[in-house]
Formats: sequence, structure tokens, C-alpha cells
Amino acid sequence: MNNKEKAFTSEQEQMARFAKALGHPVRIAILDLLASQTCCYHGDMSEVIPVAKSTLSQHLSELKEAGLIQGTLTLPSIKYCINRENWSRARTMFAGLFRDIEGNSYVCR
Amino acid sequence: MNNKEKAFTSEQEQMARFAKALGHPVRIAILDLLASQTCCYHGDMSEVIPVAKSTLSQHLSELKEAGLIQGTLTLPSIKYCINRENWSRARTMFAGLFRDIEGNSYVCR
DNA sequence: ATTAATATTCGTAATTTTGCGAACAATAGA
DNA sequence: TCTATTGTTCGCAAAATTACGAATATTAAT
Repeated sequence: MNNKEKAFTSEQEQMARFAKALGHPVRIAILDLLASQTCCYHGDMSEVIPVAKSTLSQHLSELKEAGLIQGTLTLPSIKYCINRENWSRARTMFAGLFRDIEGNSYVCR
Repeated sequence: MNNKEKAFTSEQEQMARFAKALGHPVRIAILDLLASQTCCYHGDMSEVIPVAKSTLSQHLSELKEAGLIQGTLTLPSIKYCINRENWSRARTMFAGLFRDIEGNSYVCR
């Protein structure tokens, strides 16, 4: 309990950031929409996702902040898309953890 | 903005729950340890992870709550392990989202 | 029965998240 | 220029998260 000098790796920090962004049903729903459609407009989403527009906006900006999506102004609306580069990073990181976990053959008893 | 009657699917809720549990550096660090070792004792973890023991305990119980790990009393300590069944569920769910996202060939512009 | 070792729970405080409606931009079209 | 459409930001409140040390429980060993 003494060598607390080293905090977390940036890998761990980044992974937690991605996971946290995915940690809310509204945000999962947003991503499901973006996965099933070519793109999504705020308006379309607010038809489907049961929260106030301002709340939706907040969740969208959290996903943007985490780098998982991006928005393009397409007047009179805004078009949201997956940020493929960061999404790929996230997939790689999650896959790594899952691989390490499941590759560990120890069985708990 | 009218058909707000249907909330989220249980799939979405569950996925968010898993992701939320992964959404903190301490908890990622715990899982990294569990992935690299056959098992882990609270004491061992508190040597490595820079938080108070009580805080560590809290994070452990959140991972337990989410079903991602389990603890077995192995006196005089407690041995923590991955919950393989739920971990496998999580992997499947994440893989599904990643597949859907990356399988979508639309490129944002 | 005491003591030592281990981990959780309690009490508390600070911070962050979540959610809503109202107010505020920004732009296209009449 | 006025109006309608679309999203974001603001202001606020409620709830959840994070963190710590102190107190508590549990069991092994003496």
C-alpha cells in the first residue's frame, strides 16, 4: 500500500473514457441508430429516443467529446456520424481486454 | 417528438450497464490485473492500485454488481475472479455493436 | 480470550451526471 | 425584414459517483 506513485496508464484512462461514454442507455440507443442508418439527424433521433431535445443534445455532445461521433452541419439540420477512426481505436482496445480476459485459462473455484 | 412511450430495449440497458461498469480507470486496472493473473486478492490489488482500500472495495463491488467479477472467500483474504459467463455475454454484446457500426459502409462527409 | 490480519460498511463531503424547460442562436424562406 | 425550423446553451434541481478515514466484522493464530 505504499507505491502509489504511479497512476493509470493512458491506455487505461482512454479505455475508461470510451466505456464511460457508452455507459448510458440513451447513448447506446444513439449509436444503435447510427449503426443502422447511414447517418442521423438530431430531429430524427428525438422522434425515437424518449428524452427532451436538450437532454439528447447533451448526450450527443458527450459522445462527441469522447470522440466516438462527429457532427456535420447540413442545414437546416445537423448530421451525426460515427467517427470511424476513434471507433476503430475503441474496438481494438475492447477486443484487447476481452482477449486477455478470455485467454486467461484460470477457472475460479 | 411524440412517441416516447417505448423506452430502451433490455439489450440496450444491459449493454449500458456493462459499459458503465468499465467506465472508470480503477475498474479497468482491476480487470487488467485479473486478466494478467490467475486471480487476485484485495490486498494484492491495493498494493498496485493507488486508492484507499475502502475505495477499492467500492469499485470491486460495482464490478460484482454488474456481474463482471465474483469474489470467493479464501481466508484470510478474498479471491476475486472474472465471472466468465457474464464476461462472455458482454463480449458478445460489444462485438455486436462494433460489428454493426463498422459494417455500415456509409462514409461521413 | 486476545490479538493480528483482512476486507467491508459507515459517515461525510465534494464532484459529476442527468434531466427538463426556457431562452437563445443561426439560417432559410416568404 | 419577419417568421418558422432546428439545435444548442443556460439555469436549475435531483440523483449518483467518487473518495477518504474511522469504525466494524470475521476469522486465524497465539
